[in-house]
Amino acid sequence: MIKLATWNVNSVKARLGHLTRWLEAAKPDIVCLQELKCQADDFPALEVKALGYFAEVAGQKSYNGVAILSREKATEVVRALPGDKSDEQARYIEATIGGLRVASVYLPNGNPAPGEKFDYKLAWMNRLTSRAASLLESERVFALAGDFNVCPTDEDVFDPAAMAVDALCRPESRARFHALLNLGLTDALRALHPAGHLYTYWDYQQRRWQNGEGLRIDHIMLSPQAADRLAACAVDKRPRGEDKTSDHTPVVCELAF
DNA sequence: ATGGTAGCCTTGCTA
Repeated sequence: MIKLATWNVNSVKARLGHLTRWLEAAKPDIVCLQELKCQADDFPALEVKALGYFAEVAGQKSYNGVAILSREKATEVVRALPGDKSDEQARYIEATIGGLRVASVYLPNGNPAPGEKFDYKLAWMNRLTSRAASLLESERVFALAGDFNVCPTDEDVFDPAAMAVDALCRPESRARFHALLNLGLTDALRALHPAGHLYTYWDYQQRRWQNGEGLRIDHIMLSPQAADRLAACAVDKRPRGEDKTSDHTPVVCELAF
């Protein structure tokens, strides 16, 4: 069984204690991290190595930054999303661990919409869809896991009316998320929990966590052959309840390999 | 009432 997780940690340096505690408790095999907010050289590689994890990092000063932690060493590492060589934001890393191709993705937020940032988000999503299509063509078994900054449906939003014009919920964003589903990818959490509110993010402001007012924006998207192996998937809410924690919490799935 | 929180290491930007 492979335990695969994704977590937007909102600064890996500020959250090193949260991360190491969670790794020790949850014991995942592969972890996709987002919003490291540091350069690759500043990633706490020794600390995660001490817990038995290799780390592959695409870093950036202050903003963005993604990584893949794995018990088995990753190979064939790609540190950028294909399709725009002028894109310097560290939002994508892809690698092979065992027989599984894994990508840690940090999609642009896209607010305010409309505007340049929204245009960048939509273009980035088009590139992600192209990449997923290429991986499918190559018949790779793969997972795209990360902060997609998209609430796929109103069920994934505590206040759909208030969020309707937000870049996370706008129809252009949702259409591109659904394009991934139309390619044949499976939203792992919804595959096993089709109905009901499930959240992975609660804003720091306005007591959203305490009030249970969140969004589901962190997803694990599986290729058909990976989805055939899907045995379990859940949101691990415990880390969100800790002091000085990330505004996101991990999503974890188990694949029967 | 255009706030409120958090992390960056700028004195504002991003989320």
